[in-house]
Amino acid sequence: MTEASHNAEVETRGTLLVVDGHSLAFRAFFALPVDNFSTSDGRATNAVWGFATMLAQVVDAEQPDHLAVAFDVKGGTFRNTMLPQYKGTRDAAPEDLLAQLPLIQRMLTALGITYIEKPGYEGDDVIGTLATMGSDAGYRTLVLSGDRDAFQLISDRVTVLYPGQHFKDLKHMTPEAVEEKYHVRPDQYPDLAALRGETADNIPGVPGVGDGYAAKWIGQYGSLDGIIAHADEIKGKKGEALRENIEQVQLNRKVNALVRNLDLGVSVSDLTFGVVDVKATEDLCKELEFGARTRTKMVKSFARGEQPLTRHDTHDEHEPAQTDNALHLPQPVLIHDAAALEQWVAHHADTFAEAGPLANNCTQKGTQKSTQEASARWVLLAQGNAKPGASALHRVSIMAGDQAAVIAAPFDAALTEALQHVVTQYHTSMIVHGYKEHLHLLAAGGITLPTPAFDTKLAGYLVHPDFHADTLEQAAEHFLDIVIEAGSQEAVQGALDLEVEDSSAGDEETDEATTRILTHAAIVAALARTLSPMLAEREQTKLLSSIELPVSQVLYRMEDAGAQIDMARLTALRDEFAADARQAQETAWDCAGSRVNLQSPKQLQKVLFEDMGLKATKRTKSGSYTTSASALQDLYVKYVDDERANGFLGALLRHRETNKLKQIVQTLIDAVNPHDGRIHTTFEQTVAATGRLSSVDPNLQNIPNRNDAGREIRSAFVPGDGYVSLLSCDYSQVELRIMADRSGDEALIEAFRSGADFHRYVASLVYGVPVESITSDQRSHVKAMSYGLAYGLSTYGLAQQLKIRPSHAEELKKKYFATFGKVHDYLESLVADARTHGYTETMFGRRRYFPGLHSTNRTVRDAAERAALNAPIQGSAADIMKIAMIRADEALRTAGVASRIILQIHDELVVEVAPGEADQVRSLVADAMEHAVTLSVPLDVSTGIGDDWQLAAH
DNA sequence: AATGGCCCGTT
DNA sequence: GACGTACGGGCCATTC
Repeated sequence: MTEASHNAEVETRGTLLVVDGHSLAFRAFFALPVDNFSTSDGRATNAVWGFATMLAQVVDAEQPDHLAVAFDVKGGTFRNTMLPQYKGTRDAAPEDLLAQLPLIQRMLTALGITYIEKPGYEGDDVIGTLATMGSDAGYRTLVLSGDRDAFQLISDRVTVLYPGQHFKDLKHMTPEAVEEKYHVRPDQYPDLAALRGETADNIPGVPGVGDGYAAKWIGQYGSLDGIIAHADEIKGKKGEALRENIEQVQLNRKVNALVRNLDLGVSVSDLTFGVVDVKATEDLCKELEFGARTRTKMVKSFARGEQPLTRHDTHDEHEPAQTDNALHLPQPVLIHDAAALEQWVAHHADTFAEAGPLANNCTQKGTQKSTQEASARWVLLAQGNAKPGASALHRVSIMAGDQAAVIAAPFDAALTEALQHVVTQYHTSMIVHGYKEHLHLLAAGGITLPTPAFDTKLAGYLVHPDFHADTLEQAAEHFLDIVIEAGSQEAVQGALDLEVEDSSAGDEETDEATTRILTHAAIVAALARTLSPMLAEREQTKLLSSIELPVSQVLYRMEDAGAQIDMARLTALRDEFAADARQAQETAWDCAGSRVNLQSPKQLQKVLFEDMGLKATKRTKSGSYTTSASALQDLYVKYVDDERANGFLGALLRHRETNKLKQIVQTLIDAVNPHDGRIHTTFEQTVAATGRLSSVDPNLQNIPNRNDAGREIRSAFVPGDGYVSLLSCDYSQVELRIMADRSGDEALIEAFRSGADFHRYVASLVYGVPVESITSDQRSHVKAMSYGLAYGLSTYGLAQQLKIRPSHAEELKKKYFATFGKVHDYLESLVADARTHGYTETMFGRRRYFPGLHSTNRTVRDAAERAALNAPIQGSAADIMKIAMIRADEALRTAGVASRIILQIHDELVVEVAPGEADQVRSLVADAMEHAVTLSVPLDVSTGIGDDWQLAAH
């Protein structure tokens, strides 16, 4: 069959999913506890439920249009005749599992899914045959199996979905993935397995020979036959072992070869599905006592619904009209060397050179100009691991117009240089999705990525800050109204395969990874076309170019640098907290008289409110009695005379605190990169709806700071090699200063300009007494009021926090707003404006939309009002800090110092300081922060420097 | 295995 | 009757 006829069929045929029924049933059975999954009369249902839900998951993700499940049949196969001990360890399949196999098959029948068994053969042979049939007939064929024997079926058309530790993260085993992991081709895999043996199947290999040696020999001699022919040449113990076990290995090889030409009496086109027998499904679910949720999920997943690539009928008049949302996959050219890349780029030079940088004043009416501009740009898309401290570059695609170059690792020096040249020369017309991630990816390949013209990830965030897409497919669905099921590209694959012949150098194959990167590049191009005019229309373009893109660069450097950890200090703290927690637990258990799990709210509820008979007050959202720290504290005071309850509560509170600290420290220990002893967090730039950053893996923005015990953890953050101290710089009361500036309230402005103790000064105004006579209670009450302002707090909330009567809180609030009238008006105006415009804006024009303000539900509306009040204040503070970061980073680099910013905690920057640079760096960073923006009040920055983060506090 | 609820750390 | 923003994340219980 020629390439062309193959391709024509790929276009009309679709995806075939072949499932190893036993493998999936085993997996489900051992993953789910029988105890929790059985009928009231004691029959186990865990394998049935697990099988159905796992299969539904895969079908949802891959969207096959043909599906078959293969099963073994009772009784021996030809393999047992050859190898009596074959699968000896497996024959002990639990009765509980065996009993469920017929139920699984009944379920499949009800769901309209074909299952196949062939007496005398294993399910594996049925799978081998089906995969071969699918591949020959031009289907994209997927084999779901946890059995590695299936790897021999892998080709450019056949991918094995192999479950990892978590079933959810199925590995897509392509020829490339097999070679990466085992260093042999898929067709050589059975040779490797024969040498190594298979413990799971009770098949011994050559003693002492594992994947490594097997692959080495196969590489040397080409195949098992080659190895056997040259067995005498192999030296050492391993060679000896090989020669002694040749017969065994040859037998293994015979047994592990899958039969691929059985007569199953069906053709692939018979294996469609989608017609669910709803009645039968419901009956079976009822019989097995599955819930309604499971029933609906089954029908939803297996009844044929939408095509993989469809348009929604919805349209939103806010959005620019989309005349053409279809994804056009570019024609790919696979590039292997610098010359080919240079030639390709030269050939498309007009596309690269034509468009200039994205103009800042893109507010002109027409979406036309912007659309043209965007389409004249080019997309850079890299794949790999963008984890800070462990980045790797696997593949790069460059898409210009309807053409794309794809370059796969390894990148030699010349190719790297050529790629560097392309991005350096043409970055002002470059589009990326996630500049920060691409900085990591390309840096792993030795390439520095200059600032792009456009970033679809950042643009999407600026346009819809409340929407967060985890994947590019989700972004496409949200912004383009295109549904692309993850991993399913068949609807666009036809075009791809047809093109590759003309444009590729020769015998290249477009594998799954290439298809994926091209699909993604096409999505990014389409996103840019849509988002560029939206960004302009919403006046967010300047934020992208002046704040978000530059700060991405700073964040990349911070993540790359990481924070040095004193591991000895951390383990010592962990042990200390662990000992405290254990002691508290012992005490609590003694008081309770049982070994209650102190980390289980449910168990605690029973002990406290049933066994001990304590009178609970507050409830959780779902109606149960809360065991929150504040509730426990209330009970602790209330039952001061009940020795047993009081003792338990005290110990429980101590355990809560110390155990939490232990857990935080352990998380940090686990996050330390063994290569450099540092923690490389990831700052999320597109998650927080207000414009703030967030920090994950690990979160370094919530390291304890409120009490001494927790604060100790900060002492483990230290300067690394070549550095001598840590500098901490933070804004004092930024949000209040923003309120003072925006409201124009003279009294509050004066309070900041006076330079006095701010809260004391404010208290004296509020209470109308001299500064000297302000009590510490008065000061702290006013302080809480001030901070509560920006959160839209209620008098009730204020009263609770300060443990005062609501009437007292009410009075405080009245006095406060009487003193600072314009602040009150300003806060009201924020909500009012949000109601009229539908959104709030920060000082720099960052928007957040609030549909909830018009909700008829009071709770929803109140929450929206608080958020609308808070967003411009918190968001302006976030903008200011981002500008400060850009300026501080720039100042440090221009000054040529080695000191560098390593952390941001919303209003604080932590800087790692090199020898002799302390004073200079302190002044550079503080200055950048103080002058990030000019307000009607000064922006105060307080600084501290020390041998660790704790000592740098001030 | 996957998910939701609870609780709690920061600003 | 609820009742302060914005987050990330660990652990438990549930699923049937």
